[in-house]
Amino acid sequence: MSTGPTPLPAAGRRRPPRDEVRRALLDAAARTFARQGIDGASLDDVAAAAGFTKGAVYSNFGSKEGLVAALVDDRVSAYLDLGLAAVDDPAATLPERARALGDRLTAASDEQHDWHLLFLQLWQRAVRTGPADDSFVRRHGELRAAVAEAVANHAEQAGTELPLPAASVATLLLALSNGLAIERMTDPAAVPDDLMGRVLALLVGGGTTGTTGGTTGGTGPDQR
Amino acid sequence: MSTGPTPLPAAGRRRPPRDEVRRALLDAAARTFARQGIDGASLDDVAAAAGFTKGAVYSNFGSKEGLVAALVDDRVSAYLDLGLAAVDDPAATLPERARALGDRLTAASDEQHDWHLLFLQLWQRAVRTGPADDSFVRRHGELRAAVAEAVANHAEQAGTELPLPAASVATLLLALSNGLAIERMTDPAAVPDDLMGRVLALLVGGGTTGTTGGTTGGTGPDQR
DNA sequence: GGTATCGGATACCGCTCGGTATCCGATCTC
DNA sequence: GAGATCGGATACCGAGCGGTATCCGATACC
Repeated sequence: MSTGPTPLPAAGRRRPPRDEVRRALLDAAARTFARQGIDGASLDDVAAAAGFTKGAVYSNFGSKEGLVAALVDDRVSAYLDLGLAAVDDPAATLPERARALGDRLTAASDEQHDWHLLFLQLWQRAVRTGPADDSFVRRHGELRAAVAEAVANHAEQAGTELPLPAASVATLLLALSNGLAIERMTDPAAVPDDLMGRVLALLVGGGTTGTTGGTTGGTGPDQR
Repeated sequence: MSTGPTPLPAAGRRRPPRDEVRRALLDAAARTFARQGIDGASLDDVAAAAGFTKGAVYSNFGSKEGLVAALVDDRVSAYLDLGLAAVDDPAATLPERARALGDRLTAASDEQHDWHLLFLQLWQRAVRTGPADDSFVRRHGELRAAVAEAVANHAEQAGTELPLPAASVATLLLALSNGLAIERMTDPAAVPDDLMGRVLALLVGGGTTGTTGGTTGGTGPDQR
């Protein structure tokens, strides 16, 4: 039930390409760090999960700190792309896009599970090391700014007036993404699948949207 | 020679009462664990922060795990009481209570700062050890249930119909508390002081603006 | 006031981890 | 095809940690 009999390159003799080793190590690090904690997981654990030994880690990343930094770079970018892609469907209305984004962010796949676990560890690390010289805080700020811009654009296109500034909506969106993930992992029953989407709809002025339909229902509350 | 000036009870010769030592150790543990991480902080660190040595910890809590468990018991209860107290003002309207609770939970004191840092560590621990036999998850569930009941009661008293089920509102409240704390610690400027209160007001049907009684008259700089 | 007891201090142990030096075999170059 | 090179494997080290056994002095008890 693990990832298979032999993770990747087997103990075999072939030499895998450089990028392949890097990828395998990064993926294994994401999984292992998420599950055991960055402090709790040893480099031996990470390397073994990828089918290598500690030497491969030091050869590719120089140190544990280097591995973590590479992970930030790799994962935060991926998360940003994922979120923006979900919002960038120009055919939907604003509340629809809000719901789509919510569903996307709430999608309870193991991938998301691990991501949030990892995210919180990276965030704690960033807070502890102080506000200076930290790539995680910077990346996170970029993500928030991008979301804010997307929200503002969509609101303008839809002709809707937001009940809150776009920047605040972006902050709330990120906060809800993390906060609801926490609640969901603690008790899945406490977080309905559509909760995120409904709240986002409220935040962008969707009112009491009970509409669980896909597209704008016949009972469209606000067409003019 | 002089063992050096020790922080709290001095190297003095008096013997402090039992509960006093326990309290000092718990407080020191909360601070130290929050700042360095539960895994990152050694028992020597914790004991030293309280002005004692490791022996005091083992005498009082038996193990590091025992110390953590005692901390859960001590802190989660305190947090629950704080939240409920903020909501239990029977003189206020529902949105007002929502705002009061939001302000209370957002209050950016160092105490709250450490609390959220500690909370997330305890939560991660609970998620990792599996859903079984964990007091933290159970306590958290009690907290959520209590909040849900308070929300439902207040809504009924106020004659307001909630746009979401009370249980969902409770979940959102906890999620926002954690999520916004995270955003705030990452970038304080991104989370206005009144954001939590305004969102809570939205969640309980408080309409679009934060008019909760004597606040802004509503002739804000709104244009179309 | 002499003794028993309790509880924190001290010394110590085994283990794990990050990091380093080194080895060795597969790939690359000519 | 023979040597150069690169990169992961292996062996090893020192530090720091949780945990334990023991000590010792201040309080409690009669």
